[in-house]
Amino acid sequence: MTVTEAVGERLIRIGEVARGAGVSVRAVRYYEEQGLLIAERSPSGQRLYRQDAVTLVRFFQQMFAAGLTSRRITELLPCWDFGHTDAEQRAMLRAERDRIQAKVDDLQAALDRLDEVIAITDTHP
Amino acid sequence: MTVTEAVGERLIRIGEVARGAGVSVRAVRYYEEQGLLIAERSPSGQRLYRQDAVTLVRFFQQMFAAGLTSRRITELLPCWDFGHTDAEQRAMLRAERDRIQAKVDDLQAALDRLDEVIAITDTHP
DNA sequence: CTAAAACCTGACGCCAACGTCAGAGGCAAG
DNA sequence: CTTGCCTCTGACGTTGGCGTCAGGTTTTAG
Repeated sequence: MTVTEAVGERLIRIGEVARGAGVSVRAVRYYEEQGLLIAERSPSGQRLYRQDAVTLVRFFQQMFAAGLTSRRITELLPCWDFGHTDAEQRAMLRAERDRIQAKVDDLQAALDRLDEVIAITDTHP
Repeated sequence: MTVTEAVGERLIRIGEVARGAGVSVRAVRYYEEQGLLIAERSPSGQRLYRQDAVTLVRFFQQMFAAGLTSRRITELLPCWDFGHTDAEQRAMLRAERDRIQAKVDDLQAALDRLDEVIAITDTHP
């Protein structure tokens, strides 16, 4: 139940994917351009997606927000689609994890500094 | 003791500021371009900074890492240099604070998802 | 005095994730 | 049939924080 899904599944078009995930149609096309989300095509050439494409796009958004590039995501996709992971991929996963953790710490520090200033400016009106 | 500092303070040049803060010379010039860090000039035209410029540049870096633009930082600089803050500035401070907090939450969520995958790929070698 | 190192002012280059526009076809409803 | 919305390809534009190169002046070390 990964790529070869049950037959006769209801397929949706790009607009529905975009609205469902809260992104633009252009963004979804871009993901295909980058090899993140490959779609079937209707006889007339329109893209057709399985419903879980919406979930996948939301996931991409989350990873983008975490600072991963589309290239990195494609390199790590096998870790999701299949359980397959080699040593290199595990190393990349850890590296990204550590990078994000460091970023969280940086943001927290910045947050604390802003809170200091807010406290001061609130008591000194 | 904010802008008008004690006379006879030792002034430093741009390279020392850059090395001290761990950024490039180009970056420091860019900050001036954006109105973040105004320097005095020697008779020959070289930029001269007070030592605390190093601290200031580090602060800029921290704010950049938190996602603030140079424009935003210039708008908020009065909150540091002087204690002066009007209602608009306080609102901006809170808005940035909330944005950063939301970003921290997003990153934490992404981190959790990555940790899930790491746990799975580690138990399924 | 001289050569290296540091500084100066432009000004173009870069990257990633799209936005946006142009021009053309496809699809359900009335 | 045609109106109106959705979709297609292709291609250029945007944004921010610098990198980098060119060509020239200045400061410093020996």
